[in-house]
Amino acid sequence: MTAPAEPRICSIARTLEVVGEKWALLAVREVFLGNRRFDEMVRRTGAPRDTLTARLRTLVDAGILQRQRYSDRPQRFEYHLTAAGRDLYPVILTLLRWGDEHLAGPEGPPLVLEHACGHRLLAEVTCQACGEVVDPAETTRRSPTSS
Amino acid sequence: MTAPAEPRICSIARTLEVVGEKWALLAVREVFLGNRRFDEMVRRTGAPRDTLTARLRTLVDAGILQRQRYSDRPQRFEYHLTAAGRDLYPVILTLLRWGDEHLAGPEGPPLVLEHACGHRLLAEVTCQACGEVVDPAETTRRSPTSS
DNA sequence: TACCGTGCGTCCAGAATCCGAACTCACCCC
DNA sequence: GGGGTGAGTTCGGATTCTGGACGCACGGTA
Repeated sequence: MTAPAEPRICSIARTLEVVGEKWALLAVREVFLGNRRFDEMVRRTGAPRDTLTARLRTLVDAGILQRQRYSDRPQRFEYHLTAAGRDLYPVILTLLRWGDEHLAGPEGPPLVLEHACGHRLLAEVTCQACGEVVDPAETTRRSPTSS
Repeated sequence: MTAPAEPRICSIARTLEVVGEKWALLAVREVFLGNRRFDEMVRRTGAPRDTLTARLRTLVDAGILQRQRYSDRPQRFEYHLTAAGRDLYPVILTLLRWGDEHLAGPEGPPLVLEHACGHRLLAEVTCQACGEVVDPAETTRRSPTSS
């Protein structure tokens, strides 16, 4: 008999369900960069208009973006980040950082972020409790209160 | 005349090209959790065997995983993280954290990580230069040395 | 009034992917 | 020989993605 499938119940999986479709995070990136209108997003992400329409809908439904009317006639909408959407910033940042480190061409990373401190933004994940940089080797998992 | 498409050259986009396909990050998650064999991954991710085969190949080609033989006859392989793969830990962590915060049911987050410091791991992105927690409102972008 | 441009989509048909179930192949153990 | 396991491959059908063309409501301008 073959072992039964036991897909993990997992926040990573759940998050990817919402945000893991192609173009979804690029749409969010554009909003972070201040491009809130449909055509601009199409232009700067390269996504097919159709697909972007679908993605934006998913993101709005998931409570990551908010559709705001900025013109009545004709009806025109902008996409704004909700609080949940803003919380995706660390995800975007860590993706950016990984790409900068592992996929940058010889001309260096294409999009450079500056932190308010004046330096180039170098993002790292730290443990909120002790403040130390997180090393996978130093984490263990615990079963949740298995109710 | 319609404005020309100008997809951003962007590390986020590049990273997603490699790691943004469905199941890719879940496969990486499994390796982080210590499940290095094909059948285990199929079981715990829920991905179709077919798709997982393709994903693993992509990840190996991208230098994120490494295929190591652990038995000669029959030939059997395990997937291990490379240095680049280990660098994906922050991405996984921030996804996990977002899901914990925004998609957890009433029974709390399903998979709890503990940091070596003894506390529940609470990952946050900080600026490496000044040590402060990164707030999107406090970052600006600079064009790279436009060579 | 007629025409042009723009913003924001929708429609369509074909291509690419994904899916689950069944199959293969090479072993090992009894 | 019979059963079990690990690691895929094969298959046809279901979804999803894609790009290009089209629709519609305007606003400007002539």
